[in-house]
Amino acid sequence: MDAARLPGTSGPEQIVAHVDMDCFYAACEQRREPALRGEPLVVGMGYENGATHGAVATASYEARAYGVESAMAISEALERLPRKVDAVDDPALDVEDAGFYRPVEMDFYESVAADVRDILHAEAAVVREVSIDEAYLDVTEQVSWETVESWAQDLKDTIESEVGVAASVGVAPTMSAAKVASDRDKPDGLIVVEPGAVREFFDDLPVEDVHGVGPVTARELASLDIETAGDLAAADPELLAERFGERGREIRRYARGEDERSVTPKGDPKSLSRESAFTEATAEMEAKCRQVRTLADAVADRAQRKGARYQTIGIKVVTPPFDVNTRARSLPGPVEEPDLVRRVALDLLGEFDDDPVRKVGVRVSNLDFSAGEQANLDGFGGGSGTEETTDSSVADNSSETAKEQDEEGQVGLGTFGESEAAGDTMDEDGGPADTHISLPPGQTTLADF
DNA sequence: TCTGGGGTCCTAGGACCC
DNA sequence: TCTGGGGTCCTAGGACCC
Repeated sequence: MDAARLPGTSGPEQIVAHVDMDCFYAACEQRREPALRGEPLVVGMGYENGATHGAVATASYEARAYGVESAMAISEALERLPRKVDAVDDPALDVEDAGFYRPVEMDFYESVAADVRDILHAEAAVVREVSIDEAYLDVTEQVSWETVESWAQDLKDTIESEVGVAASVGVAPTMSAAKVASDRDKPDGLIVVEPGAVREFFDDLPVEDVHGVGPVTARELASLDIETAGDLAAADPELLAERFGERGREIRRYARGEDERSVTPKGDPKSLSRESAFTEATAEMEAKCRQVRTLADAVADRAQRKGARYQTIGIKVVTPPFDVNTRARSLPGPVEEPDLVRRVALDLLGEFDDDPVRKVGVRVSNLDFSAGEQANLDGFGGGSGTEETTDSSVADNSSETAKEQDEEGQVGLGTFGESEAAGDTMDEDGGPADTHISLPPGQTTLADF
């Protein structure tokens, strides 16, 4: 602890490092296929070899030189950068100006990321993972501003030599400044912004570089003649609050280098979801249902492996041109029931019966991890077997009961929504008796809710 | 422009409770 | 009793991030 802090300084002073892997998916591909190093390389999501659908997840710097950008449609990327294999056969194309395309292979990237993570945790006391290729480290206790640069260089070297991928690192007294710093010198960058230099560091940056400013906000800021972070820092906070709500004040604070957040490890997720797009929009209910069933099962499976019970089940339906619709339904209490995820998701999908749909998703939220410990082991042979036996028998009963009721007369699904409106009457009614079946083993009565 | 998939947080309105 | 206010939960949508 350093006692020599100026009074009034915002927040506890930290030394934050932001580690950002360079073109991570592409770097992973290049690691296992060294011939791809130094080549224009595009990794596509929803892309299959030889196909034209999907979007760019990551492009190597060599591919970016051709104008290929993240999130761009593969079809457009192909216009700017043809496939090498196609160029060989096509006299109209120049093999020199062509590149390589690979589909995303998430499991592999996860395994590489896990190796990087191990290094980060070995090198820093506090680590917050933001995504597969990005993390904040709090190194306040282990380095000083004098030594942090060589520490960061060592970290980069270790990742490079042990995992074989490159990282850029930004160091600053706040998370938002560290984040911007890691981005300024990519690839293979290292920038240290010392406490006194944060405001100056932000000054000339375009406003989009400020964390929390996306395209929509940037456009609206531009209409107010706010184009750089410096402009934003100097803007009237009341005006910003009026236009953007609390977020307005927040982005202004970030632009001023003021950021009270401290680096904390990531907690449990708030929601789990899976979605997937159709190759082209379809109105066929059969296709939509099949997709939703698959996604529902995948989500339920993931929730189970993470030991998460869920109280809310929802869907997302994207209709042309790009309208995002969400529907959700909450249950009286958290459950772990794959069958219910399916049925609720399908029921919600019913509203979009005749609509053409380009993409569907299933989500569970309102998660509860309190009963998760045994579930993580995922086995029935463990010492605490009684709990698990109860667990599975309840689940079995419930799906049977649910099926019966479905056949008898559709008591099931709609009643959840109504049961909320009905409030306490639900208990006396006995109507939505099937809600009882979906209660977790720990919960014996609806009165708890 | 016709874009993938995984998330987070905020806001606004409605229903309901006290 | 029709009048005020506060609080919570739920749903839907929007913006943003990687």
